[in-house]
Amino acid sequence: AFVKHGGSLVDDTKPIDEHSMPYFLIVIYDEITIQNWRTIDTTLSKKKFYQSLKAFNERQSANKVAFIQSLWLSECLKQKKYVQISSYELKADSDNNKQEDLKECTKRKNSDENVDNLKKPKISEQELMNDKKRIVKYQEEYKSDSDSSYCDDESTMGLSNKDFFELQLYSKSTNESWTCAHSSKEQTENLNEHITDKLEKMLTIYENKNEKYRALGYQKAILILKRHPKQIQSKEEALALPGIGKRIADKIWEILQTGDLRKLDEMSSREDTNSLKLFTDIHGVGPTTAHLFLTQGYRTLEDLKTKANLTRQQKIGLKYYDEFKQRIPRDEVSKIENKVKCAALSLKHGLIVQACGSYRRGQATCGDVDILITHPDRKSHKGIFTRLLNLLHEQNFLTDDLVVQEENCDNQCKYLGVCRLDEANSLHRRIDIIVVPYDEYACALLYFTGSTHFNRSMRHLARKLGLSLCEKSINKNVRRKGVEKVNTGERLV
DNA sequence: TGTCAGTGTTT
DNA sequence: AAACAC
DNA sequence: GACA
Ligand SMILES: O=c1ccn([C@H]2C[C@H](O)[C@@H](COP(=O)(O)OP(=O)(O)OP(=O)(O)O)O2)c(=O)[nH]1
Ligand SMILES: [Mg+2]
Repeated sequence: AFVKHGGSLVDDTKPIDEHSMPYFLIVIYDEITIQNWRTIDTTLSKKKFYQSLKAFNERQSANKVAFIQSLWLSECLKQKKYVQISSYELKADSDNNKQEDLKECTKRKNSDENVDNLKKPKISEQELMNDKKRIVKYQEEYKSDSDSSYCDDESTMGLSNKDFFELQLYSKSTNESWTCAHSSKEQTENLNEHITDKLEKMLTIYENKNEKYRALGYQKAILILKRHPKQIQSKEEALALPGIGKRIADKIWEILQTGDLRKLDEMSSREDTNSLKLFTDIHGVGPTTAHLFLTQGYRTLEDLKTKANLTRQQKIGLKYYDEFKQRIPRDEVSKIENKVKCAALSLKHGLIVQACGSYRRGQATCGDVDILITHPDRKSHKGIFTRLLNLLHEQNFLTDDLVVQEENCDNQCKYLGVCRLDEANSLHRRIDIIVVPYDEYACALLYFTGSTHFNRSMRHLARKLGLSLCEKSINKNVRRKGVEKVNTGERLV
């Protein structure tokens, strides 16, 4: 949770728990947020303590700095809420207390050990900065998108089923508590919208042009900018961010100077760019097909309807073109989730039915509805899939099928289709339903909650660690020949 | 210069 | 095998 | 397009 909120954990090889009690956290915080933290060894001398605290204070003039016993973190975890730091704090301004506290705490660790043999604390300013660079790199690459305020079942207020990493160490100054269920109104706002708006247009243009990895570059830069807590003022400031290189920094500079991006204006004024966008917004039409349509002389959706030969999915995509472009408000997603949940439970008690995707990430509106179904008895999910789809079809809830993947018997099943609530003025919505065995619940939930960037990032990390993560499992020793698997390896989770 | 996620369906 | 989707 |  700390890392997710931009904190950095220096000694990430040592887990923080009761067994590593004799560590302290240095916490940098403002009124609302824990900004930063690090662990330190408690063989810290009084002199070093003052030195480092002073250094911190100078660098972080706007924020407050505190030394806290790691016990505080343990308490937070135990109580599953944000505990006031004050009683765990070592006060710098009260000399006596501090010295005693420090002694008190070091004693726990060193009572039966030889203090002198322990490795010396290292906390020089230089080292802090080095560490910082290393950690920041890690954070930027692997922390989830800023929209990842997890929001499970808002009616159950208890946090008991929340995993630690889902908890947000983010408290309001008035009411200090975990705020896991944020509406998107509270999400940190994008202070660089004027820049990201333009870059996002560049992104879709390159996506539609099939320049996958150039698009990836833009995507990463945009996500970095969106969660950057300050407005970018200069080229250097942009260049300093990981994920932003010279070429995008130049573009940012141009936007800052002139308010425009010549390259973008030039590209988007070309007529084909717009038609390309028009076509790729159809479900089932990608960059290649869109380009093909262009070369065939089609320019409008009407052209496609009458002249082009379309696949089954593309016809459905075209039929609901306008409806699918509308975002779905949260409460409607919740209604749809309920509808499916009721249908599912009527078939079998105890099924877990939850909406994932952008809904579970707390977004105000969603592009589609993603529903995950499993059963804790490890058996009853079998056979549910087809029966559920039949039932929902009978209820005229599902109107069209795009993909029905019945990976026979006990494997994961996937449905991509179209649904509509039985209400006046309700629109047709895209719905994805997956049914998974309970063994694969964890990985499936991780996958289906996303975001896409989060998944790719985490899978990249897994690969670097010699593992392979997918929506079913996490595996070890997967050998590949190109993309082809030679060996599925051993399943770990 | 190589890497950027991993899996499944449709055509 | 390429294109598209999640 | 960015980065190791
Ligand atoms: O290329 C992809 C697309 C999706 N997903 C996962 C993450 C995502 O969160 C989930 C659901 O996909 P969807 O396309 O619905 O994305 P979303 O995050 O729910 O956003 P939207 O609001 O557009 O539905 O599937 C991937 O892993 N890779
Ligand atoms: Mg979705």
